[in-house]
Amino acid sequence: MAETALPKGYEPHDVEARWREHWESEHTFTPDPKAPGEPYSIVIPPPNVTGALHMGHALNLTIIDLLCRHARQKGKNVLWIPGEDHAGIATQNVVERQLAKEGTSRHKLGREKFLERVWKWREDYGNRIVSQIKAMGASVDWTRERFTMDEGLSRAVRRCFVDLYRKGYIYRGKYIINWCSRCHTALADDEVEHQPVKGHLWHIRYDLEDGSGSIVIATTRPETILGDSGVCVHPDDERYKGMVGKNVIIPVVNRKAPLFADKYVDREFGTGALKVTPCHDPNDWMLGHRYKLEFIQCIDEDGVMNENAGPYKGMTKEACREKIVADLEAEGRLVKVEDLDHGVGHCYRCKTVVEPHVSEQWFVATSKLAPMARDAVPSKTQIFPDNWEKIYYNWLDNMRDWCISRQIWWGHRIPAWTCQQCGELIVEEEAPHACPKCGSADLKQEDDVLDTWFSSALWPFSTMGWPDKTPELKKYYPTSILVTGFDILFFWVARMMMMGLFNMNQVPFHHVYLHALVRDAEGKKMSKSSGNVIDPLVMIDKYGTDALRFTLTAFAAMGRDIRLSEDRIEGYRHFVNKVWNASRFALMNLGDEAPAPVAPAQVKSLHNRWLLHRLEELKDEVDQAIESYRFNDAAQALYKFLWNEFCDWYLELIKPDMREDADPAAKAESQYVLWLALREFLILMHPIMPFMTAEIWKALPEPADLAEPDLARVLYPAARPECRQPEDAARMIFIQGAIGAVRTIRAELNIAPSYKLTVLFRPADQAQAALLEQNRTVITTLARLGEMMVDTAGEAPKASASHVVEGCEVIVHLSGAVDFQAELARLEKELGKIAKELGGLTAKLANQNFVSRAPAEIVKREQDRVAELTDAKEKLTNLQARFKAIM
RNA sequence: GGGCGGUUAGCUCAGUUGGUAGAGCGUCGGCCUUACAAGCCGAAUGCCAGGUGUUCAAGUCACCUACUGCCCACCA
Repeated sequence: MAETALPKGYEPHDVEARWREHWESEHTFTPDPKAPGEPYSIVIPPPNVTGALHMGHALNLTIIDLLCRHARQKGKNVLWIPGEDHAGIATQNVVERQLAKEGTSRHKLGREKFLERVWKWREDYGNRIVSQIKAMGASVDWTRERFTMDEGLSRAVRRCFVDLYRKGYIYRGKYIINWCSRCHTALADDEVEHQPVKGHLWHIRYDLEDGSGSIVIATTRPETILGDSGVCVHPDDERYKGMVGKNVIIPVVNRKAPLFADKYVDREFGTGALKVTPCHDPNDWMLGHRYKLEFIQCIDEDGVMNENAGPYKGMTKEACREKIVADLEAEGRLVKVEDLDHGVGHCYRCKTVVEPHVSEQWFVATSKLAPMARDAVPSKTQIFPDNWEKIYYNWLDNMRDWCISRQIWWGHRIPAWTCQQCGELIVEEEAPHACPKCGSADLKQEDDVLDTWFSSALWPFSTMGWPDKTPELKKYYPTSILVTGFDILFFWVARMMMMGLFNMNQVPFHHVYLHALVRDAEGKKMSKSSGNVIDPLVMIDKYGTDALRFTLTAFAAMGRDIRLSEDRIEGYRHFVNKVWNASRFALMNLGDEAPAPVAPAQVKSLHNRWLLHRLEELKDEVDQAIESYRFNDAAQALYKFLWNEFCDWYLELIKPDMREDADPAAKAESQYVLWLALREFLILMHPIMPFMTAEIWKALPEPADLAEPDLARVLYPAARPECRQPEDAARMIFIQGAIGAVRTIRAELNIAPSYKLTVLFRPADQAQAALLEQNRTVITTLARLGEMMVDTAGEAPKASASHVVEGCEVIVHLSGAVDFQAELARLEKELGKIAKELGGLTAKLANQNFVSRAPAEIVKREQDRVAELTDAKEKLTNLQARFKAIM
């Protein structure tokens, strides 16, 4: 397979394109539900058709993809369903804007023509998001791609609606809802964003009907006075005790209305007297019903004052406010104007101020569905990180019924018809031909469509073919895990829970992983308006997908927001490059065929035994990190292994073995371990960096019985417990320490790297002596020694620099050219460090409580450390004295 | 008003059962050592926001304070 060596530089674009095409044409990620293997399934959080890929998607796709690829490696039967959301209001708005540019509008086009335009839009732009998902390397099954408005899903929506309706979970009624006068539709409570607005609090005097006085109310919205039908005070408010039960005269309109008392009123706020406008405030709506007040609507659907506004009719609500305040002032009723910062609801799609508005709408009685969704957590569905549980509960416990009708055209039209003859309401999955009550064929379908989240709520099972009984549902439902941003916990996750339980009688997923929001370097939310967006596609273009994916994974610590900046991606691109170059080096030193295996027990050299040991640890570490959703730990473990161990040490350590004149047995052994380590590293790295690892894999020689050219199909490497040799790891640390000691001396005394040093090692014991002898070549090479002596009784020359490593004295011979003062300073510094640590430890061990209460192994460890430090101190002091003698 | 999080090296952040701290970028010194200068070798830098408590031992657990984000909520 290794017919071509890897090119010198990694070219992400070509490599990525090739693998993407390969995986798609080979249907690598299309699973068979009838195949064995424990099911592992995930549905994509469907991006809006109108949208473009942003960093949030990139993070989401990276995490899901790494989970899926990892699950495949563990032999699971993995299904990841892709798709897009029709995003009702958002999409309709975009298309309407386009129409406006063309000088037309949806009303001019009519419903049918308008919908054609939206579908055309979906055709043009739905592909864009799809190609962007592909660019991320997402291992989704494109043969099962779904769209929330496709025929199958529309059928699921109708079925669910009818079921809910027949069981009494859906009702229609006149209620006060949130109304966006720009989008011209109702909004659900959570589609309203509250933003602080600098407003005013107007204090206005209302006269009592009997002429006995007046009461001053405070309001932020004087224009709604026209719809007032009462004034309310707190029952215990002494100021108004005598007035309760009388009538007031509403100014401007001169209407009589009751003054009543209810505990709802906050005595501290304003004047403690509240004007009640049942049609234009949700709380007043509630009071209006409780006290059977008049319901007077004075603002229409466009935000314009209507006939109930008398002289103000035809004004916008803003204009009306100004006029009415002026009029009240002229009448002397305006007592005071205060500045007031308060939260005002805005449409989450177009940012228009949302108006409470009374109209006929459809609702889901979520209050009846919420308890089961609540009870399923955490027993059936577990949320990660679990602090979101509380927030989930809190939301479900306080949820009001869900307004699901929208007065727009793009969406699932509500499957309800009204008989124009007898008024009968018919709710059916398919269009009825005649009224079941009177037989008339004159039926009119509901104009409204359903809230986008209604279809999204069915996504985990509608994508699998529900309401049909499909093999997919049987195998893959409930899904294994839902991965999404916490910002849609309520919008989406909670509703899927309710709908999954209602329709399937089972939770939609076993786990929910809520990942962070990606913010900019300053911690601000990325948005087009702030101009701080880092476009993942631009990053992919500049640094490659693998670099972006690795960066996102490395920053995906649970429960924290990610602050992303470009130089971090650039930084990790260096790592991608490092992997590439290390692989090139390995391939250069491997033949065209896979090296012959060497049994673990037969592996002789320390560096090979050490690396095999570390490889075992790494396999465990990465596996456990991914399974417990600690993605950053997985990335970090791989990073450190590859760079700080494999590259910085191992590749250097085997260089002597790879020389022409090296011992053939040693060379064969190192080639095998090198091959094995790279091979398994690539597998472990693949879920995070799919493209590059696949490319290197293809070039890696494989024995015939293992040959699998596509890394995406390779299983996770099995453990080799016999390779776990902690003693070898300890030995390696000693060798590294010995080499490091020489390097430090060289650097700090400013000795040229090319100068071959003469070094005497005075080992602490026989074992160390043997270890040093066995690794003579390695030490000589890496420390760049001319002569290396190992002698317990060796005589240190006076002109020498020294260091102690685990009791072994490292004595570097110095020639006359070096800076003796520098060595003296170095020794002083070293002894200072030792003294400081020793001081702390001695005090600790002198503490009886510590010695008696701490676990024996901890005490032992500290005692050993003291012994080692004392020894090092003594040796260094002696060497220092010797050294001083020549100065 | 309620809830959740953050405060660790110059900057941005890691740190799962409590045992005196790590990475990336940046800084300083030295290297073109035949995989990689997007690199190599070495170095510096932290009373882990402040306080109290639990403990032999606290960045890690509990409580309090300060600052700082975010979410929810019907104060007009």
